[in-house]
Amino acid sequence: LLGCILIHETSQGIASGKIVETEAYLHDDPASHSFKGKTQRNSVMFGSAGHAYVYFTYGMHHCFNVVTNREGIGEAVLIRALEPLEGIELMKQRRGTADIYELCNGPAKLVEALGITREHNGSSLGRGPLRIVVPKEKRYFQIARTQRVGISKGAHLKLRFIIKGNGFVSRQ
DNA sequence: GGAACGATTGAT
DNA sequence: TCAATCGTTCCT
Repeated sequence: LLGCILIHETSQGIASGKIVETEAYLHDDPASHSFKGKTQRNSVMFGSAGHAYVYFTYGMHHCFNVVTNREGIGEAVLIRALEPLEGIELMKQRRGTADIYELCNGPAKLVEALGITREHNGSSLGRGPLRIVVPKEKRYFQIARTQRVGISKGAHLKLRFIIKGNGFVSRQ
């Protein structure tokens, strides 16, 4: 997913960005919402790959994931940061800041910047207003791997991936 | 039915 | 370092 473009088209306009930071949540991973089995909240994680898993957290934020394994296996990748491309002004408006580095440098921030809501939970990302485009050009960037952010269980696993040297990641 | 917690953010 | 804020999960 790193280097792919996440796009959301609404009546307000188009907003998009390049994915520069991700975290993997595996089926046998104690930090994953799917670890203890299927529930109403995480059911989308157990669906087929290429769909959006959007969840509400901390009483005020939403996070966006891409379901990544086949039906029946609950796995997803959390999108943690984007490098803003189209719709910068719209994103500034939605985020309430003029600092482009503060638009999409965090999982709940990019959700707000792109106008993603819980209504998108379960929607397909191949086509439609919310979609991911895979660039055809060769990828030249290097990928760095670190521990994940903000978790206690499974904290030692290095399942956070960032585009090396990119200035739009959520933290150094 | 009730309590504790959380894949965060922004202010102090 | 800490408050905001509420749905989900887990316990009784």
